[in-house]
Amino acid sequence: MCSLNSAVPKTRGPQAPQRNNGKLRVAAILGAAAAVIDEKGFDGTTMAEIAERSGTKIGSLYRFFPNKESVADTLLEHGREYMASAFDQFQAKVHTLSVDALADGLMSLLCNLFARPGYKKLLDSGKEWSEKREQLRVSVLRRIVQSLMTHTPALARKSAADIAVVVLLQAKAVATNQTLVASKSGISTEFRDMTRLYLQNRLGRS
Amino acid sequence: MCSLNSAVPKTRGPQAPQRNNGKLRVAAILGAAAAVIDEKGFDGTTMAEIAERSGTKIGSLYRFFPNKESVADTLLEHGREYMASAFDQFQAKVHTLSVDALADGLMSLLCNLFARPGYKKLLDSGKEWSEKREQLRVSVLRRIVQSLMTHTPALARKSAADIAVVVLLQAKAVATNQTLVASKSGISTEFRDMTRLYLQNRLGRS
Amino acid sequence: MCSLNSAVPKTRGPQAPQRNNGKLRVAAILGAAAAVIDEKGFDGTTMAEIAERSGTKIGSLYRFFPNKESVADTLLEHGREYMASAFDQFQAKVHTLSVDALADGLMSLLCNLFARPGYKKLLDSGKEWSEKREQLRVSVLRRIVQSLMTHTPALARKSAADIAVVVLLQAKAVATNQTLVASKSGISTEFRDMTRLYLQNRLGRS
Amino acid sequence: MCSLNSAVPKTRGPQAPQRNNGKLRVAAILGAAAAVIDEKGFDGTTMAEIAERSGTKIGSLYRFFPNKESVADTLLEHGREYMASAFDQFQAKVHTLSVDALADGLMSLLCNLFARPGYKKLLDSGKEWSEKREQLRVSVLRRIVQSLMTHTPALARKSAADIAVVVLLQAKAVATNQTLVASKSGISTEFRDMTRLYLQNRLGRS
DNA sequence: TATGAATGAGAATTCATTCAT
DNA sequence: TATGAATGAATTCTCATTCAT
Repeated sequence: MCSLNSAVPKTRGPQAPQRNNGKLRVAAILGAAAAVIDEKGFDGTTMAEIAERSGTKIGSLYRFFPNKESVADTLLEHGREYMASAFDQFQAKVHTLSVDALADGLMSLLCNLFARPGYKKLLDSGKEWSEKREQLRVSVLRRIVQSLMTHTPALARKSAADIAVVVLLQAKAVATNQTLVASKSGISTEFRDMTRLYLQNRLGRS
Repeated sequence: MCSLNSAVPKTRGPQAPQRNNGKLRVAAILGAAAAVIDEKGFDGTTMAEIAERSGTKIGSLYRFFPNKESVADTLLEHGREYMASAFDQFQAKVHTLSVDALADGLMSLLCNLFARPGYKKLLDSGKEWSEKREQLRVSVLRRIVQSLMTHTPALARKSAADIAVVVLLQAKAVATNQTLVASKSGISTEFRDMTRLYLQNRLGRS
Repeated sequence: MCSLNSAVPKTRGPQAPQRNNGKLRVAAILGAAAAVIDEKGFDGTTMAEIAERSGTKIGSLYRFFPNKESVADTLLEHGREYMASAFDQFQAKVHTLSVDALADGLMSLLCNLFARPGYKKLLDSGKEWSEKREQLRVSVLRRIVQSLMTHTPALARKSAADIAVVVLLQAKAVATNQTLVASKSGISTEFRDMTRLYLQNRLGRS
Repeated sequence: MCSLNSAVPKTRGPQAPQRNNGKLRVAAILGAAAAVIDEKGFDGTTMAEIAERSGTKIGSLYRFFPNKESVADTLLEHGREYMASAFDQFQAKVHTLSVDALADGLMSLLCNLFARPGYKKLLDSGKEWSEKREQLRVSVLRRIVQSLMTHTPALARKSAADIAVVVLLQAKAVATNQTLVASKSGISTEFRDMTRLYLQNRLGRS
């Protein structure tokens, strides 16, 4: 999903003097961090492992990220940017969609966020310290509300807010299920259908 | 699961605190552990804090639980027992329930599990090592399937399995929301309604 | 001066299971810490070296002292207690002393403080964070003032305060000289005489 | 002492900042270093902060000073040069001075040294490695002796040496006090008077 | 049996110094 | 020549677990 295992050949040595571009290095680090967090959770992730997996030395890692938390923060920030642009695109066509398509669209949008390595772990209950997490949450909810009200202008803002929370958690449930069983079995379909039923009921069959 | 010595020596030893028989002590430990895990997550929980909060000495704690993992395992095991007995009761009246009541009943049953201190953290914690967690999951799913099929015998087992997963994750979403926003707003109602719509559609209006 | 190199035989091994008495261990640690600080200053002192020199393992060191600063604080606190009792004794006979004897007595009292390993380094300009250092300073100054006014009741309090600062810094100068040249040469005598001249002039020849 | 390339290329290079000839750059670095050392002590000072505060890039800093120690050494060396020239001036008029004026003059001379940013920290820093520090000390003592003997030729060389040490430490005490209490109160006066009393006694009232 | 001191393998983070560009 | 990214050893501090008393 994100640019992990991009550059940084495993074979150590003087070969390929790393392109000075810090961007690449940072991307590699974030990719590695996301992967490790995905596997072991934030607490279970060590800076040393992030460094190793990204082919970075620990000292260099700290040149880019002043501490462990900042790695998570950056990941979250990127997630927010990702969602912002995804929603921008979605927003453009929302008014053309049926309720079902709206439901599917929102779910797929949100699932993409949770599908990014590490995000589920990061967004899950842990660590109350991160304001970035809350920022992401709020920003996403706002965008869902926007989409809902664009689609069904008659909707009360309060209702839209409630529905947004429900849809967001619903998406997390889907994403959880996806990693959990890796079985795209019928369950994703079930969730999709449930969300459809719910939105049809709440928005009316437009 | 844990090596609690149920054999309490008749001869009252000189130590006062030794008095409480193992069960009480274990209960205190588990309660403290659940509370700490709830606050800080499993990784953020230290054996020392569990000991302190439960009024146990660290040495004693290790006589009841051989290691940190076993505390979580026992907690999970207790959750399983709790759910088993809760489902036993529920099962007895399932066939008398409307679809709506079935939906509400299942949700409330499952939410009670996630509402137990520490369980949410424990259940989506990174730790893949815990087979107890999987056991709990499987056992709960089985019970949901059982309830569904008791209620609607015509339901295909495969469908029931899918629905069970959906309901379980749905309950987790509700529980997440409850801690998140302190269950204010009508969001719990939204979830309840969504689950009702879903089960009505899947089970038919019985 | 302080209880360093007390117990803790250098020869490692299972011999002599350390007397459970934490006091001994703490004393060994503080002694080692004082010695290292004396040699390398507070910043140059590592917890690892304190541990090693005191025959303590790093983990144990942190059981007694939660962080590096607390080692210094404890040292300073001990210094304060030491000075308090030394001044108590001195105070009892102050009124019987000639000005010269008062001067000599104060200098010797204060030099004993600075002569304690590590204290000069600790009290020198470094680290503004330590309130303990200020406490020690203030408490010593108060005691000097007390002695001066007991000896010469006519002395204005303001003058006494000024003199106290001078005497304290004077003592530090003597102590600095002592470590500096290890030559008890005539210099200590010079300082003693200078302090005598000064007090004679300020207190009058009593 | 430091490898400042006094040979500035005539050809103006493309880089703008390269412009300032080595001397200016070195002065900026030393000024920044002195300031940081004054605040945080030598150990607490980082090369990075020196570079930043002096507007130098870390790489350049290392072209002027091969290592951190050399920065301190150069500072000390400059202090020595400063004292040398100050004493040259003083020496010219020593024979015209009263004892009191001699005392005041020496104290003010020496206090100026300790008043230079960073010098107090540098001079009582733990670091035994610095021969420069000892050189400065010895050179200053020699100059004090010279002044004393010029003023009072009858003085025994041995006595002069002792007195010099005393005067030097005395000056440090004054300087310490100045930073300590911002030179409020009459303490500086007390010190001045004490030094006068001392020299009057030792040199005789000339 | 109960206790809490002892242990030591890490984990996060820093910084002097080097060197390729 | 100037730059700043890269390095990695060193440092502070933590905590699960053991074991002597």
